[in-house]
Amino acid sequence: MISQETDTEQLILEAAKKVFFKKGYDGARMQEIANEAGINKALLHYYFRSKDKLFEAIFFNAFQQFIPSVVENLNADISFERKIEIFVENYINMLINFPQLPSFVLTEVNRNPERIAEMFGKIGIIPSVILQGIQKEVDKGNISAVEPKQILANIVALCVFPFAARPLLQIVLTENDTAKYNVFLEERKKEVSRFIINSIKI
Amino acid sequence: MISQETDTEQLILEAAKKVFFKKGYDGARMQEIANEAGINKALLHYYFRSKDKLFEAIFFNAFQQFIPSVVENLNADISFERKIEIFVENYINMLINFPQLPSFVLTEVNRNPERIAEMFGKIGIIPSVILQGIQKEVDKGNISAVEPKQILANIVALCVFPFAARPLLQIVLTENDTAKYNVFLEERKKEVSRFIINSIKI
DNA sequence: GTCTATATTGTGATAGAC
DNA sequence: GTCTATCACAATATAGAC
Repeated sequence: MISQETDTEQLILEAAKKVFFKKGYDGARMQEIANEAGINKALLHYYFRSKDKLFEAIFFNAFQQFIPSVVENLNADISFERKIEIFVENYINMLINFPQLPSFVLTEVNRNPERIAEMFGKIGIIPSVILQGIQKEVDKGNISAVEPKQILANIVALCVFPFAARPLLQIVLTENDTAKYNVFLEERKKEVSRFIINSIKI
Repeated sequence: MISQETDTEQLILEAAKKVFFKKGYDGARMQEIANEAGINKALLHYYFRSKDKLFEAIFFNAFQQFIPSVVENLNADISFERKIEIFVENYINMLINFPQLPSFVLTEVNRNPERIAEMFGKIGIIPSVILQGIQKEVDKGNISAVEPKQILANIVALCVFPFAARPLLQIVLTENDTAKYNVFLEERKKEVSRFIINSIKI
């Protein structure tokens, strides 16, 4: 199934993504998106009826990226520790590629909480599959008897937070040195795995 | 030192806090703040010159709450484990009282990263004191040799994230049931301590 | 499809009476 | 100090020519 999008439509989507990610819905300006795309405002409304509709397109797409597709690992025939290592590494790599994604999603998710329930209907129920996978490991006695909810929250928190709070943490942890903070993020791939695994060892 | 604020000024500050916390700087409207305070727009400009100045007052105050004053615990004569337990419990209790604080601070910190460096100058260097405290424990051989930076990032992430991403996590973890999610947050006080302590045990 | 020009409404800020 | 009325401009959206 090839999604046949015109060049202009694609151009608008990329420009809108850039501006919405940086400024959020309220801060973004249609004029700025038009400039970014090298066209004029009227064309934005021609392709997408309103600012809201344009945003919807961007947000839905971003949301799918935010829940990484890692379900396949859960069924793979590898140890739980290894699954966590792979999950964390993939997750953080994805976030390094889309560093503004967390702050964008968190901002908009708080701005308009109602929208999310609707989103989840379209995307499916990946999270509950993950929770069941963790519970299975507890039942088998492979890990200590902690709430799967808590473990999942911990994994996501440890991966996402350093990106969501980057401007703050970069000052506190690495004297506002961007290169140093990038190293810190790289090191986290191993550190987060280690932290999680240590915390659920029998 | 009694800060002599008029009733009206206090009224405005509370209204502004409410609206800015909910809508963010870009989403907030001076009219809405005026309504919330039961006065008119002109008075807002009489007390605070501009929207920006009013926001500055709110943000600076929120920011001080965001870095809880826990330095005293670092010097107390108790075990490192106990210090972490107290820190986490105080931190999460504070967040339960100001549940919108994380999303507010994260949004604004990403919207205007430049402002933060300046803020830190006014607030002082609490974070570096915490980092040194952790390093001391490593040196004494009380905990495993992990980077203090990573530990601090982990503690803050585990405490803050469930509040910052609440609309999302409440759907994923507790079927969008507010009461259930509050229980989850309560349980986290013990869980986070346990997770951190397990992960740094020798 | 793409543009310029314009309508329409929203919003921060000020003037001036009381 | 507090209000009403209003300014000045910014921003979304549309009309209509090409």
